[in-house]
This record gives sequence, structure tokens and C-alpha cells, in this order.
Amino acid sequence: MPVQTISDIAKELKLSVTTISRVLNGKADQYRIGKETQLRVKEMAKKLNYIPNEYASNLRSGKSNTIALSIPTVSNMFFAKIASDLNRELRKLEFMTILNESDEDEHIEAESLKRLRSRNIEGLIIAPCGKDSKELKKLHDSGLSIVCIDRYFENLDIPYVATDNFIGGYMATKYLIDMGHRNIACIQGNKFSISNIKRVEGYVKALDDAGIKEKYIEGEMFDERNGYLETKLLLQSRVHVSAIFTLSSTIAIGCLKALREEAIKVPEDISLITFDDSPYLELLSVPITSVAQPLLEISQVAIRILLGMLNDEPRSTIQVLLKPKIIYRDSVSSKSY
Amino acid sequence: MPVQTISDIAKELKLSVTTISRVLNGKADQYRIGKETQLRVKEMAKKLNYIPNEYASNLRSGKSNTIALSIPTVSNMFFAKIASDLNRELRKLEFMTILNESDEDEHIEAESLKRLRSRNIEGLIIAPCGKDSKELKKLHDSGLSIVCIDRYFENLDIPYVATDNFIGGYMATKYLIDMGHRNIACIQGNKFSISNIKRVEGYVKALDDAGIKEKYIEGEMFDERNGYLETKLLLQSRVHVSAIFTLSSTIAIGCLKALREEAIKVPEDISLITFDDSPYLELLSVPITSVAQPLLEISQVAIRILLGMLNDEPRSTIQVLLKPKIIYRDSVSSKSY
DNA sequence: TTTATATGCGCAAACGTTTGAGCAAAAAAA
DNA sequence: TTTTTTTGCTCAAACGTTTGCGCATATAAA
Repeated sequence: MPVQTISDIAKELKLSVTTISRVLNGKADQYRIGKETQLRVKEMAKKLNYIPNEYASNLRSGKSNTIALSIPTVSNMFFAKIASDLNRELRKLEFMTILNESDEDEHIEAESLKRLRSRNIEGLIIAPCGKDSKELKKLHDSGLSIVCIDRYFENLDIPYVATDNFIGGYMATKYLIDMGHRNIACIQGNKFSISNIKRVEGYVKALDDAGIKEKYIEGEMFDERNGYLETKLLLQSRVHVSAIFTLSSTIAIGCLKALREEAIKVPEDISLITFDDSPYLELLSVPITSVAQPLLEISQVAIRILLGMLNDEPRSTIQVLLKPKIIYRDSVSSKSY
Repeated sequence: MPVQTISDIAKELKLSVTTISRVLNGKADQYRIGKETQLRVKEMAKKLNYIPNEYASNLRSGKSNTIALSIPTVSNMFFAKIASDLNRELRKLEFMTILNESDEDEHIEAESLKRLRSRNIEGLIIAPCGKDSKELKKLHDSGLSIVCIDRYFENLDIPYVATDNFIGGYMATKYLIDMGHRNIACIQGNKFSISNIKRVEGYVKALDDAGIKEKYIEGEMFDERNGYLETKLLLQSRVHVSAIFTLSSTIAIGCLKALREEAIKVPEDISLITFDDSPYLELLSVPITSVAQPLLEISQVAIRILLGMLNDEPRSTIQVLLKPKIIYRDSVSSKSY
């Protein structure tokens, strides 16, 4: 069966395409199309198995019913959960979701954003990976509704919603300090992502507040490999730490594997606390204490902000930071000097 | 800056839109556009920051450069990995990816598929969730290039690539049997997904081959909750099992949590083997033996098949089953009677 | 009966591309 | 010089919608 168009229906019913279009768009009453005609049109549309051509409709109307989602990667559970929650909401709102993964590569991200401009998307939800994104700024300047999640740019007035990473970093570190630790290493992820930066700032502030000078900040990627490598390096270096603060659960896994290889016991030899919770953490040989982010809230707030912008509410600079929560388990020992 | 169109460039250069279009599409030589003109067009396009309108272009040409990906959910690591791998390849091929999550709900899936028809997508990669999908069949009949991953329909000649789940189920169960277990429970996921069905068939066959009559097959969802609940039920029932085979890593987590609550030791009291590998598994209090699926291969083969179809190669019914691999860890004890 | 209002629908342009066909001028061949 | 070929580009239609405006006809009011 060939693709049926509006004008096929029109021909069949000996009506104009205008009438068909109006009925099918729910604008029939507004344009005073008779009740009976409406019925006949709808029936014929069903009978012919009519499928609207979104490309034609978008070309004319400018509406694409499409939202783009740009995140580092969906194979990181943190982003996967958020992507899934967002996608579910968008589906309910009858939007299609375009998925863009940047793989933490700002060139890929920029390229994707550029290509998005061709698609007339109506909104963009993005966890940007670059230090500063010219492309994102361009999109923003062009009037596109954008909301940043997890990461954002302090110098751009793009609305964002993220965990209060500074507090998270501070809480985690303070907890370690309160438990008696003084030599605390921090294995970070992407140095240019604001969420990483804020976590590190929290770490530093907590140490400063406690009058601790020694700080060890290493790492550069939110992945297992980085956690493994940096832990190995840490153990082989001369610095002696009694606790490690990993800035993502992926990093934590790598760290744990390295610790195990070196036969270091958690928490007896080294304590561990990590950003990001995961259902696995409580099942590990040592259940890992973590800083849990309010995942669902992030997506929900993001959607709410986006909808606000789409409904032409005045473009305010909404910036939401949500409190994280420490989930206490057994990977941090109290250390008394 | 307003959106610039091809005709803006044309006006600026006093050329026809046809010429601009041809240059910008790389068809300049084919249509004998002068070298110098080509340069001037390209420069002006850059200068005006021209962005092609994909909707107009698709409307005319029928090409959408869009592939849809339909999976249960991206918050299941198995699908997340696959989605990510596929998306990366599609990006390289200059396709945009539309993400559709069905949440294992066939109505949602059907609705999404229906809406896809409006988008003129060029291909569809899907892990269908229903028992049989009318919508999918319609799309297939309409000539769309489709490849199924992980799940498929044996009665439709849609190409698919999946793990050989029968073998996987057989291997896992045989291993348990070889280790001396006779009472083996199987906690399954979605009963209607062929991957689940095949795994169960493998489980049954292995038991039959060993002359074991007792079979315990329970469960109905590929998630943690199901694993937890079914394990609880299993433990409270009168049947006594010495080993459990969970059909996904999510189920395994729930199972482990239940076992821990009931103070059952793995593998001393009960042995566990699970489908799906995960970087976490080796870090658990008891490293879990698993049946690892060839994730990357699945995506790669899927892409290859899809490309073949897109390039108008004869539509053959390619059906690929890839061998899984057992990763031996410590969750299965040998039991001697 | 004439005039005003309501009802039901159609005309035709527009959205920004792509594309088959074709035309004028320049270059080459005769 | 005339004819053929090549070069460089343009015309205009088409893709399937949406939409501002407008035109009959029917009904109600005067």
C-alpha cells in the first residue's frame, strides 16, 4: 500500500486539502467544519491508513515535535538513568527524542549540535562536555530552549539543574575527616566539567576548613580505566593516604580493582567513598559508602524548566542545585591517631 | 541572525538556487558548475552561516538520514551498552538516532513505531518487547530496513542478531549440573521475549539431557525487583534448590539482595550463575560467575546488516546467533552427593 | 423582500529543498 | 565561416503540509 497523503483523502471525499488538514489537526471547530464532514474525514483517514508526513508539516509550520538529548554516554549508569527518565517524560508529551552522545569529546559534541540546527528541534537537554561551547552558545543565542543538566556554564545564562556538587564533595570529604582521616586522595573525572570542578572544590574546602594542607587530586576521566590507573599510581607513589574519594561510581570500580590487585583492604587499610550510588554498591565485598545524586528529581526539574520555556514563559535564568545524600555503608573506617 | 536559506546565498551571489544546492550537495562537478563558482558558493555559505533545512530536503528527496533505535530501556546496562555502540557507529555514518524506549510495554512500543512512520526513518534497529508485533510487521511490509537485536520473531523474516541464548542457557545449566547440582532454579525475565524463551529452553534441555526432572522456572521481568521477589518466594517455598540461574544481571542483583537478607551464603548454601556480565560482578562479596554476551559484536553485526539493506543489497534473511561465553568466578560451588 | 449574520468550506501561496530538462555562450572541430 | 561539442548555469515543478483570506449558501433579523 503506497503512502497516503492528505490529498488522497481529499480526492476520495471530494473535499479540499485545507478541510482535511483542519479536521486532522483538531482545528475543525475553529474553522467551522461541519460535524458530519469531520466524521467522514476521520473515517477515511483511518480507512486509507493515512500517516501524516512530519517533514512536510514541519517545513510549513516550523514545529518539529523533537527534543534533542545530548549527554556524554548512555553507558554510564548515571546518564542512562537520566536519559531514560527524560525520555519517558518526553514521550508522554508526544515529543520524539534525538539521542546524541558526545563520548566526552567536545568536537563530537560541537559537530552534533551543529547538525541539530538543521533539524529545527524545539528544545535541547544537554550535559555539555566542553570547557566552553561556542556551538551551545550559538544555539542559545538563536533562541532555542535549552536546559543543562549535571553540567553547566556559569558564564552563560542557560537554565540548569544539577546536583549541588560542591556540597556533595564537601560532605563526603568532611565525613572522611570526621572519621579521623587526614590523608585523603581525590580521584576526579573530566577536569573541565563543572560537576567535577565543584566536587573538587568541595573536597578542597572541607580539607581547608579542617586545616589540612595535604591534597591529592588526580585523574581526568569518568571511567573505570581512569580509576584503576590513578589508584595504581597513587599506591606506587610515596604519598600515603588512608582514604580515597572517587568522583564517580565508574571510577570507584576501577579503584576497587586496583586496590584488590594490590591486596589493600577496604576499609581496614584504605577507606573509600564515592560519588554516585548504584544498586551494586551495597552488594560489593565491602558495601561502598556513596554520595547519591537525586537522579529522578534532576530529570523532572529539567523537564519542568524546558516546558516552561516552550510555553513561552518569560525566559528566566533558572538555576537549580539539588542536595545530594550520603548513603552510609561499610567502606569508611574510623581512624584514630 | 535570521536563518539563512539557499536562496539567500543565491541572491547574494546572483546565482540560481539550483546551482547553490548542487554545489552544497557535492554534485557540482556532475552538473558542471565551474570551480570558481563552487568556491564562491562555499565561502558565502560559510560567511552567511548557512544551515540546511533537513525538513525541506527530506520532503523533496525522501532521505531523512535518521535511524530509530527501539529498546526496552537504556537504564538496563545490557541495552545501554548496545545503544551506545550503535549510536556511535550511526553517528560516524552521519545518521541521527531517534531513541524509543518501550519499557517492556508492547502498547508503548506499538505507539512509538506508529509515530515513526511519520518520520520517514531510513532504518530501524529494535529489540522488540511484544509477543508479536503487528506494527513491526507493518513497517517491515512497507519496505523499511529493520534489524532486530537480542530479540526477534521466528515467524517473520526480519534479519536479526542476538546471542545464542539457547546455548547460553544450556551452558550455564550444564555447568551447574557438572558441578554436582541437581536442584536448579531458573529466575527468568520477560516471558514473551525470545531471548528469555531460548535461555529457558537451554536450561530445560540441559536438565533433560542429564535426566533431571525437577525444574523450577519463575519470574516475569528483567529487573531487580523481580529477582528479589522470586528469590524470596523460592526460599519460602518448600522446594529446596542448591543453585539458581538468573536470566539477567539485574535479576541477579535482586536475587543476591534477597539471599543476603535471608542469610544464605553464596556459594556455600546456594550457588549462583547469571546471564549478562558486568564490571561489578567480579567485585561483589562473592564474585559472580556469568554468561557474558558478545555486546560489541551484536552492535557491529547489526550495523553491518542494516547498511547492507540500506545499500539495496538483496534483502536476504540474515539471522545471526553469536556464542556467549562463561566467565568463571566464585559463585558456583562443587557439590558432591 | 431586503439586509445582516452564521455556517461550511475552498483558493492559492508558502515553507526550503531537489531534480529533470534545457538553454545560451564559449570552445573545438570541420 | 559554420557546425558540433562542451561548459556553466537556470527554469520551474514537485515534495505534503499549513494558513490567511475569502466566497458562497443558508439562516435569522429587520
